[in-house]
Amino acid sequence: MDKNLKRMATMHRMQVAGLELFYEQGYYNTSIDDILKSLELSKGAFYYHFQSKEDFFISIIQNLIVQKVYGTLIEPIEGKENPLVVIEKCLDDSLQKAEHNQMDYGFVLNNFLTEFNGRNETISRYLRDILKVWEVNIISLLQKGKSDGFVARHVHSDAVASFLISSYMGIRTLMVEGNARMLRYNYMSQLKSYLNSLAQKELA
Amino acid sequence: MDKNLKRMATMHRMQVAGLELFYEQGYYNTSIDDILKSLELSKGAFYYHFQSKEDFFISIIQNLIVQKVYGTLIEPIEGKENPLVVIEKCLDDSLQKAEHNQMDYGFVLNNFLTEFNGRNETISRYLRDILKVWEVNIISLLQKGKSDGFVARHVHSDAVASFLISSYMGIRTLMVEGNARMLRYNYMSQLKSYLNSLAQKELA
DNA sequence: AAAATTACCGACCACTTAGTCGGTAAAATT
DNA sequence: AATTTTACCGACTAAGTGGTCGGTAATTTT
Repeated sequence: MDKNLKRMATMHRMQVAGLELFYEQGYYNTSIDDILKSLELSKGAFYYHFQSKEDFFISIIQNLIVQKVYGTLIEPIEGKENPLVVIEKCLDDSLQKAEHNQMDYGFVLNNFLTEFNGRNETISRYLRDILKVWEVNIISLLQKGKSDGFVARHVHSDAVASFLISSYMGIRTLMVEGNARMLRYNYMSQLKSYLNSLAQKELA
Repeated sequence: MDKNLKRMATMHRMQVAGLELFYEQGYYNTSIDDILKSLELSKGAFYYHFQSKEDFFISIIQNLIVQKVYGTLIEPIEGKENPLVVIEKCLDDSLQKAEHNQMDYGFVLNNFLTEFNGRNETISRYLRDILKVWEVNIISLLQKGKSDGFVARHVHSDAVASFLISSYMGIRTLMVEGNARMLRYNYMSQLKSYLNSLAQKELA
């Protein structure tokens, strides 16, 4: 436990620097030397802690990306409140964070999913699994929303989840090419009206 | 004109093979030698026709990608009919084509936009321009749809266009990871209900 | 027929890549 | 104090990478 502290610290430093550069420049376009240079560490240190570049990236997924997605998109929507309201707020918060982040290269998961698709099945699977957890979470939230009288009974939760995830991934891609503020505003206006159409209408 | 025929033919062969490999493996992950190998041509031939790898890719954008996007997403929605109906059919057709294409690596424009974002501003600009044309086209179509009584007056065309493009790019990314049929079905069901909410309701 | 141009070949160059490996100083264990 | 383990160094390798360049056969132009 204790003796692993230095090991863990160094590995973590590498992972953080690695994610930053991979996110910024892409995985295939970033060399291990690039990462090492930014840390003033050597090849030896890298291959002492990780078996390969792929192994390294997988550890980044498991240690950093999973947490990031959980913290931003999954945990914030858990709860007993009106799922439509909670989802709307969660997505808006996330877009707002992206908007004010000058180093925004898009939705991490979306970027890597695109980069590895058809090129590295192992990594793709890890990424897809995270997306799947998000999806399942939204679906069960919507289902509970029906029981609680927030969501209309006729709503097809699976389809709504796919639609929400799609639109979010897409708008995050669009936002990186400037005009993020306007895009977020526009997106949220449409999302709001879409979500509203899913609501259980109160009987007068 | 005539003497350029062979030149044009060879260049076109290279561009077609290049797009296929770049689309499949990514730009940075595909070497010029990869492309040449598949054509049984040499380095000499390549650099006789193109100045650099970047110049080559730009020519691919201008000669192939532009046409592809135009043919699939822009031309099919031009006309005088109900824009909401036309857009729905166009996107469905496009998804259907993707669904039945076993070599589908996602929406070309989206993939390259993601790959080049923050890494090559020149190429990014070319890609963004194509997206912009698509967007402008949707917007003007919706505006005309208002005059023609198909689209409700209160609809914010800009926002709708962004929302449509976002959701389409997103669903295309999701579709490459299997289950394309179900995803298309789900997506279209939600898109339909969203588009329906934009329609000018007939007065009874 | 001679000269020039076109379209291509492939060896070569400087550089980068992921990954290997023998070494080593410091710390932990015995 | 002796031994072993930990965490790291950095030179090295083999396989690419984008790009250059001298050459050449076939075609066109003169």
